[in-house]
Amino acid sequence: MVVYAGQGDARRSMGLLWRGARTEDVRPGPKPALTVDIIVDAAITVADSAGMAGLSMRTVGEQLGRTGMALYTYVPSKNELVDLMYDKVLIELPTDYDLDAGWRTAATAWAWDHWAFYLKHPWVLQVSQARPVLGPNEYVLLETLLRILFATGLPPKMVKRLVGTLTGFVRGAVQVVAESRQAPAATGMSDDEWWYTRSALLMEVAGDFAEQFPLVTLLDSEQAYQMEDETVPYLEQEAIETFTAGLAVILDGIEARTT
Amino acid sequence: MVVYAGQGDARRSMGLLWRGARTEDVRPGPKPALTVDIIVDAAITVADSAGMAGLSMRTVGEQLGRTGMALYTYVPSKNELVDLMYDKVLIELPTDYDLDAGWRTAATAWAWDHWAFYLKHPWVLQVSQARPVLGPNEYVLLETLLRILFATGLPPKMVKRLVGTLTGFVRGAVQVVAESRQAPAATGMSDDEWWYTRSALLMEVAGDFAEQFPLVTLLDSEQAYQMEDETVPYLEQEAIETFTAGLAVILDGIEARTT
DNA sequence: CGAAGTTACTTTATGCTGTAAGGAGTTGCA
DNA sequence: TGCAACTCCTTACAGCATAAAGTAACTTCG
Repeated sequence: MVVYAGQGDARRSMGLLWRGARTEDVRPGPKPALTVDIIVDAAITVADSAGMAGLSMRTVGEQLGRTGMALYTYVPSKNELVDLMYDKVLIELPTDYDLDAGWRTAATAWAWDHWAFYLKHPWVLQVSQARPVLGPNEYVLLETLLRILFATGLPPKMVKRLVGTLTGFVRGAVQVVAESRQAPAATGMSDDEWWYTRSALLMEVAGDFAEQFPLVTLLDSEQAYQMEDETVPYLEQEAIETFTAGLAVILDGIEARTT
Repeated sequence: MVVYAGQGDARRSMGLLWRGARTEDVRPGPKPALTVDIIVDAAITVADSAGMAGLSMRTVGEQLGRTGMALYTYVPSKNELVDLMYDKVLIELPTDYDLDAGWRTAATAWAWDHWAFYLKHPWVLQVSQARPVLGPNEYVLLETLLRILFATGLPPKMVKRLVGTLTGFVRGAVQVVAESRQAPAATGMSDDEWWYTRSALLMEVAGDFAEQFPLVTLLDSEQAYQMEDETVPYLEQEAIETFTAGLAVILDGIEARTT
């Protein structure tokens, strides 16, 4: 299920995202042993290892030796927590791309950095993009990409559209790999194993496959399961090639507009 | 949460997907009042109106005047049901693209048909793409796109990679709109309203926004909330423009490789 | 015809989920 | 010394997928 940005009190939610120096005013009651940051870090740890499916208020609480309910003292809901996780984890992405070698080199590096980032934190792909969290780091990221794209010399309107195209492309491409890595844990079967089993069954169940789908058959016979690097699953090799080629095609398209 | 392909008995699952003529052998016990097809149709109806979040065994069962458990007589698990829904709904996509006007015209039509399809059935975007369902209609779809792309004259290897690029791009681009349409129902606030509220809060909370993010500010001031068509939300207008421009860029990139 | 076996569907139960409600214990200030 | 505010806990509820067992309908076998 897709997680939406918090609908609670917008002011509180924005305050949490852009929270500055800790308000150190003395207050009654026991000293809080946790902080929002500690909770967000714990939640990211949980999501990194157990995926979005394994992220629950209880699991995060237990990670910190608390109950799930304890978190509600610091964070209004799970949605807000996810927003905070999302914005916080974005810090890991680089922001200083050298434009001396040209915008294309920078854009390529940018794309691969995002690829690696999403594979490290696959759950990020499941945070809704429709309603940007509007956190500080998301804007840092956007500013970074804009700097690269403005270097093309294209008009702002075009740049704006390319932002969506590029981020959408990267997310779409990496999603295939991210999900294929999460899936085995859920099914107890490696991705390649799964493919092999299903393919065999397919031929058994759909007898006239080759006649019904000649082009698919042609493509499969072209390079059927030639493992170039046995340490990387076949599906991932393909995804990497698709990503590389797709990126080149898009950048070619952009380049054609700059001249 | 992303829904994975069923891990249960692979043979049964493939049998369901490629199920041919009904096995009309007489069997003991009460006559089944439902069929797999009826259940899948009901599930699609539920998902179309209530989204993937509203799709539960109970809701589908109730749609048919049964309990949720009744479905388990026909379908081994919810995962398998989703697989069946996915493959069945794909029938709606066109398959006969005229190539007389060139592959580019066909590819553009293909992309927009997919755009419309995903907006009609947004839940499809939440079915995992890592492990193709391997149902018959998915192959019909693939064959259709291959027919268009082979018309470019590019080598099979390249065609294979473009498939991923194009489908990934369409999914990524439409996802923004799909989620923005689902979200208001969840938050009781229109998307544009939401944006307006958050933007105002942003300026309040991050005082030096303009200095910190000059390029973002430049882009926003360029065409800030000029509603060209008031019936279509601003975010969607932008998404459509992004989709159009991105598609053109990709097709340009492909075209450059054909000459 | 009656018993046995098979099947459709229901009810009940288990262990998850987010989070509302209320209570216990701690602390600062009047 | 009270009181209010605060953290954190326990309990509770509705909803989720689905396992297990029960009921009723139907076919087949003796």
